[in-house]
Amino acid sequence: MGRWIKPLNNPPRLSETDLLSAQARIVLMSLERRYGVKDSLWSFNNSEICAYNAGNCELQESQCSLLGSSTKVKQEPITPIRSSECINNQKISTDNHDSYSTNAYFKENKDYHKSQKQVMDLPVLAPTPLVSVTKHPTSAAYSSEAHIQQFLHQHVDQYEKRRQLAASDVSCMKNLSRATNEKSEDKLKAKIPSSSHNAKTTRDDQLLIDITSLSPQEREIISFQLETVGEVCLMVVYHDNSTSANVSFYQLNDRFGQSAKGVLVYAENRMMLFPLVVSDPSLIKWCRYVLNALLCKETTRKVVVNSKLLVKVLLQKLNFTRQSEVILWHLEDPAVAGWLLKPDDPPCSLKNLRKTHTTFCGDNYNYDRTKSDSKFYFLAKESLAIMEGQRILLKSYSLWQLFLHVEMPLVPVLALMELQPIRVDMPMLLRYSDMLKKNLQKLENQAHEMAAHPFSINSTSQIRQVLYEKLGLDKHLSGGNGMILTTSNNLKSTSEAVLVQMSAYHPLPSVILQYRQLAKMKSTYIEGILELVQDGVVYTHWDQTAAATGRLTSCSPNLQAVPKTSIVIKDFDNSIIIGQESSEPKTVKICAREPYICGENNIFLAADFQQIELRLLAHLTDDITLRTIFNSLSHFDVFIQLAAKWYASESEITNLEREQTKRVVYSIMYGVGEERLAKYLKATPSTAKEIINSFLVSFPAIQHFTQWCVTFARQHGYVETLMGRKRWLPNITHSAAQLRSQAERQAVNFCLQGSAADLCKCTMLRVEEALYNKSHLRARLLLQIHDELVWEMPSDQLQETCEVIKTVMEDAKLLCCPFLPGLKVPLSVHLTHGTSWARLSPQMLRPPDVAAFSVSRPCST
DNA sequence: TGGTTCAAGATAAGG
DNA sequence: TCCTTATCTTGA
Repeated sequence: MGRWIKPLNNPPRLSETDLLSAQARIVLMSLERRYGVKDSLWSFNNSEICAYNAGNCELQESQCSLLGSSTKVKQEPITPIRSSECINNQKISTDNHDSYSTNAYFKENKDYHKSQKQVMDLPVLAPTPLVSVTKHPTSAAYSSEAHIQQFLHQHVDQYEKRRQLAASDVSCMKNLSRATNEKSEDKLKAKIPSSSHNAKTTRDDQLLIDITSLSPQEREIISFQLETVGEVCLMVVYHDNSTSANVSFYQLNDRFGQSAKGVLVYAENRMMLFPLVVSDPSLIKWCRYVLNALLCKETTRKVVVNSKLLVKVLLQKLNFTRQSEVILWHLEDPAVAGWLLKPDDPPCSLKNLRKTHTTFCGDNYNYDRTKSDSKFYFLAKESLAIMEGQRILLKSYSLWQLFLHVEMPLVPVLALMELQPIRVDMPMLLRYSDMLKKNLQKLENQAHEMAAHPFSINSTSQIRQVLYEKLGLDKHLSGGNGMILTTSNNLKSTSEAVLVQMSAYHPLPSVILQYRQLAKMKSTYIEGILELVQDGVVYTHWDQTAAATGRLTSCSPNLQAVPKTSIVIKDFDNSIIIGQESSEPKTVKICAREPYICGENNIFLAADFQQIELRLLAHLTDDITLRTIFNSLSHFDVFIQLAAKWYASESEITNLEREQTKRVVYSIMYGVGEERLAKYLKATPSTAKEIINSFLVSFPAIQHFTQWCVTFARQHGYVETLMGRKRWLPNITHSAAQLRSQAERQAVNFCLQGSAADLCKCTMLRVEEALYNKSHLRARLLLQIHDELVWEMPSDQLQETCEVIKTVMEDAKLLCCPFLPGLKVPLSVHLTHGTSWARLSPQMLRPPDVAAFSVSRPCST
């Protein structure tokens, strides 16, 4: 597999027939993909094409005609390969645990035994095979052949699409080949080193082939060669000869802005530099075609460190007209793999990965660091070696499917999201900033008056002095609940909870609270955004590998944390707003989401999963009461239903009872203490305890579930989600009760939050696929806020897009594929739309059946 | 003395 | 001694 084809070592004279063979090859390769046949070898001999090991693939008349009339096809079936044996050319392991290969790997890795810290260098291998615990619903051992077949079937459309794409580009290649220059062959011979050369000769100056220096025909040979290669490594090369592969993973966002020189493709001891900035449009077109073909090709492993960056650079520099094509790119990123293997302490650079995930070492590092091409060479070699080691680990921990079918396909989706401009209303931001500034000044002056002297209101230590030493407000607190202390220094806390309590005795705490609220709003959500706005738009960044639970995070700016609710400023002095005539004080509202607006003729659409973690709890615990609530067709508020069950009352549930139920449910789900719950509910700890107990009696499966999570974690050292994501919790058996119980809560939390994260990531993939398949729809995914997705689209496509999105998002079977057959409870999605992020109103779908909508439906949540 | 870096505390989000 | 994040400010 992956050998360079024969003509390379001794390049023959290229004839028209050879080039036709190249076109034929594209068609045959696509057939290979179509039928899921792997390891096919094709040989070219003048006008004859031989296909070995082509299995049961049959050439249709129409496909033969594409090969050219002078081409004969000889088919020699050897062993048919069942398509179920491979997805993306990876055999799916039905064993959950390959102990031999893992242990063999660990024996070679000296770092393995220093793993007793809170954050281990390498996960501890489960003492027993996972199979023994697959009875529990969180197990991701679902991979029956029938199911994989179904998965393949659903993706046949995509293969078909790609086939057509390849065929349409044959004509483009044909035109290029006309420009053949016979003299170029000798030049090529000199430029392209032979694959039989050993490592020593590959370090010479010819190691790197610059695509711009090649003739069109020579380029054809390159593209020809890339078709057969089994494994490549790609990286972005910048003008200063640094690469995207060896920067610290934290610097990635900075790197993107720098000028990229080209994309380096390493394959079988050779490297090619594809230019990104050239004046020749046909060369750019050619690069786009060849790289796209390579990245779509499922039989080639594409190892890319920091893959999102590469996808972004390619998208921008090569002008992909059909941008969403990139959702078909399937890469392998050692940085993402490293995070899946060590979610609590992910590797922060390639150097870091090198230590734990590879045996590639020794004299390989003795290269000439002053020569950039030998640096590229070893970076690529190293990336491939690291990925190889990680592949073994991922498979032995049953993380491979998650990596292959969720995390890596998500990379292009995130790259697209990062390139989407989000429009902001600059004048509104400036107006808000001004309003907040004036009001903050007013509050600060008030605080100074109350303290009888000026102090820095932002400083916690100075607030501590004023409140406790000067005003002595802590004496009111020492009675019942005792003083809350800060976590590390045991200082008296000035947190919100404490200030709220003290506000009953003195006006200063509430002024401080109000100041903090406005200050946070101003610095983070107004001025913080203003700094990042360019040309009226803002771009956010998505980090796939930041959260141990598998959630996505957003930064610079963090749009996941923009407050939903607006803050109210009472007695606001209107005269300070520029252009306002009235000087009457009044109440104003500031909503941080208000300045995010959509483009002209566009509209935002938000799709929100309803109570996703609660539904997952129902699925995972298999609790009959919870399942009945979610499965019933009634659209009544779920918390009211829960409260009704809990209080065992037929009468109407009050709002207070509903709120209590909601709090109790989430608190108990995540293992809250009695005292904390008592504070939430403003009740005594003993009452809180009663509430917890009575809830657990009503829903015994929940307690069973939390206990199960803890037991599982103790037995195996880790817990896992719906789709097999794992988190190692070494403290679960710690002798210190505090650390142990923290790990226990983390175990429960991870099972639910992590499963929800899995499901939301799959949702993004399936929705983007569905939208891609309806090519006339122009919805662009802008945001993911854990359980909510936000798109921007032309207003006239709202209805149709809503239907597509809702259908996909409520199809649990599709979302869970190929990990599990579906969920035991239905998923419910709430759609809203509007022209500002702050004001989104419910979207009513066209009623499929009028009768179904004639029943009045109370609103949920 | 002025600038940088880092940890801690507080507060926003999501469930 | 609910969990998971990002960001900002202070103060050493």
